[in-house]
Amino acid sequence: MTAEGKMTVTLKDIAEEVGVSPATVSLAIRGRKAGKKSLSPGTVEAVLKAAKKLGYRPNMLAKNLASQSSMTIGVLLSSLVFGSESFLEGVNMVLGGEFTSLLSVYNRDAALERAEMEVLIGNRVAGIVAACSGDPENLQIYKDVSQTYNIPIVLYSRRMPGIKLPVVRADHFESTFKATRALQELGHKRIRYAGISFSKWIETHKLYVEGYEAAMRDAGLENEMRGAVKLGVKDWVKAPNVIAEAANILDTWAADRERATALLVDNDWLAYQVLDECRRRGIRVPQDLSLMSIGDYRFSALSFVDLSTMRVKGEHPMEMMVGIGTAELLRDLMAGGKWDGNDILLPVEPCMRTTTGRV
Amino acid sequence: MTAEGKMTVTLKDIAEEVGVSPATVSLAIRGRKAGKKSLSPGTVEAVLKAAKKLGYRPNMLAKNLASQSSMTIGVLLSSLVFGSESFLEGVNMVLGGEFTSLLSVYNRDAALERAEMEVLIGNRVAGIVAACSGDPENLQIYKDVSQTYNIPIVLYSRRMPGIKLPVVRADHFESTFKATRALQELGHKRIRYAGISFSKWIETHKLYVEGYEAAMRDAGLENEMRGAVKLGVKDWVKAPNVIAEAANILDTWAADRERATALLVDNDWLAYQVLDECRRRGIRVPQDLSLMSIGDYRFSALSFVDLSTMRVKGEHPMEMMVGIGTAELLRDLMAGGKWDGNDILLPVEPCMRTTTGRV
DNA sequence: GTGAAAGCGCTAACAG
DNA sequence: CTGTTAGCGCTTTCAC
Repeated sequence: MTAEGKMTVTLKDIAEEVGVSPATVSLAIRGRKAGKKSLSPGTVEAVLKAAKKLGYRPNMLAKNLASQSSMTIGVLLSSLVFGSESFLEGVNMVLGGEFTSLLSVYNRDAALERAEMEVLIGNRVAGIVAACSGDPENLQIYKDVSQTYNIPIVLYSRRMPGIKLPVVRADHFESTFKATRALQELGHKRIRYAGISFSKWIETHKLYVEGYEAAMRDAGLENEMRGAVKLGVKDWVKAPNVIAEAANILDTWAADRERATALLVDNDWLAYQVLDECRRRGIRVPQDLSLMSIGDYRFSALSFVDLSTMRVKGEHPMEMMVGIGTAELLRDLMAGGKWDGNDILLPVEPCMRTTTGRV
Repeated sequence: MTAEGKMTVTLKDIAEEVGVSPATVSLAIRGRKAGKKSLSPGTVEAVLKAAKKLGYRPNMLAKNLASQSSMTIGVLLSSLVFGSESFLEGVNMVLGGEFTSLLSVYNRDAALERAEMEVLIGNRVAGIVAACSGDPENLQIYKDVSQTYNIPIVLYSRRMPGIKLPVVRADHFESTFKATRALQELGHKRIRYAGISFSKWIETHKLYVEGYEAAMRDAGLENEMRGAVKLGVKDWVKAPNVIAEAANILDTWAADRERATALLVDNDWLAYQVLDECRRRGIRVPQDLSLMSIGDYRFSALSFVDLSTMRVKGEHPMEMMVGIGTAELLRDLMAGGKWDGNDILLPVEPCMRTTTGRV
């Protein structure tokens, strides 16, 4: 559109136009003010004018290559599911201003996870936020990232066994502990927990179970505790599977000689499925069964859902809070900060609505 | 971890190790088989072995700079909301194997949109998928992208006024047209449409209104058509606002001397809010009011929601279908294909559930 | 088959 | 204050 027909205008083009050297243009454009060196206002102005005129656009590839740095961060997700958008928004709120995210998704495939990590390394990202699979096969690449390439990395939701990397997550143990306690306060004694374990490398499920069991023991209810319903390792993201799990959970519940009066499940989406299944089976909630879960998805607050659930304290949904926390830590690390060695556990609190009632 | 303490290993390192030139290593590593030139199997093997041993990782910045190409695509979103994760998954299904996405979000801020586009250009992405704001202020940069930089770009959901760029979207006109018709088939005559217009540059709302009005006219119901409830330009993403809109919609409905028997709204999330508000006001759905919407979010199929809605034909949710379609077109364009000049409109169909009933 | 050399566009000392 | 000189790590003719 401009007079020049040149495809892409470079620093050199500007240099020629203005009659200075490329180096000077480089300095002028980046506003080399603060440092020791400064350019004459006249030159700077001339350069800027020419840049505008020629439609100059810095080539970040060249810039990054030369400066050995980049304004890109890598975001590695295990999958794109409901909640991912919220997590990404959290990350974006904190880091979006300065950095752009390279989004990598490995769909719970450890080999793909490695490949995606290679891409992030290859692009020399300034930092990484990752939901690792935890598969020990991939330990080496996490070591490479943080040790060989010195790329700051923050894990979210779960740790990588074998290497001490900072983790930011909701407090899983407290989630089931407090939820169970909240149910107890409503008079429930026969409380069951049902959760899904994604993979044996991820400790989330274990922490949930521990929190539940601790609360039951504390209340002297170990006799009432038939243990958590153990669900298989599945990709529950796909609706059909979850529906099957909900049916499974209710079958187990119904088969009990002494049916539980309250059921605590893994996450809100699973709770929706259970609610759905209860409706089909004519099980009244909360009269016949109190239902509680973890996550407080936005839907749960709708009056026709009104699900009792655990939420992360703060003004945002759980996933976003985790995204914010993760990004904040990464921001600090990229700025040269040191990690104090402690995982960051976001505090949770119960949010009791109408799917739970007194016994 | 390896014997060498070198921070980062390059082609040259391998070359020295093996005793060949960097150029040869470059060819060997990329498997220069098909072309005219071929390397002796021995060399290739030696190079590969050395690469493995030294832990070589290609520097994509350098590679892209030198080859003037990149395996990165830009994904520009107006905001991260429920559905974004689904769209991204669709894009990832198609392009995820070869490309990595640079994610840019501009939060409906035209200036930010421009800045993010600059970033994508600066990184010399191989292609762009964008949900543009439509703001004419940004026309130039879209021209620059596709004309000056020859970066293939596919718009999703809406077009950019002033420039002919390929658009992939659900068929908005047909959505309300068919929905209205479906309601008519249930015997409804007093049907209202309520939608939200994000910005005056985006034609979605207009198409929705046109589809609705066409269906009403076709059925000779223009007298029953009081026009669509026009809602302001708002960031309805934030729950409080939507709740306010739902109240607004129902206020308008209630104030009508002859109340509509059926209400058609913009999207499922808004429908949930209306459902919520109906429940609070004691309006029975569908006895007092039939409710239908557009989108068929996963949540809508749950038995305790069971929302009648319009869906995109196919096996995936609307957003994912659009993501897939957008990515497929971009893939073709990046492969050198030509756009035939027609927008791609994904066909839609009604999915009648229990929030709608016979009059 | 393989190597030498030039260059992608920019940065970063170090001179002048 | 500004220009020169080297690269950053890889690709890509074009000779040998």
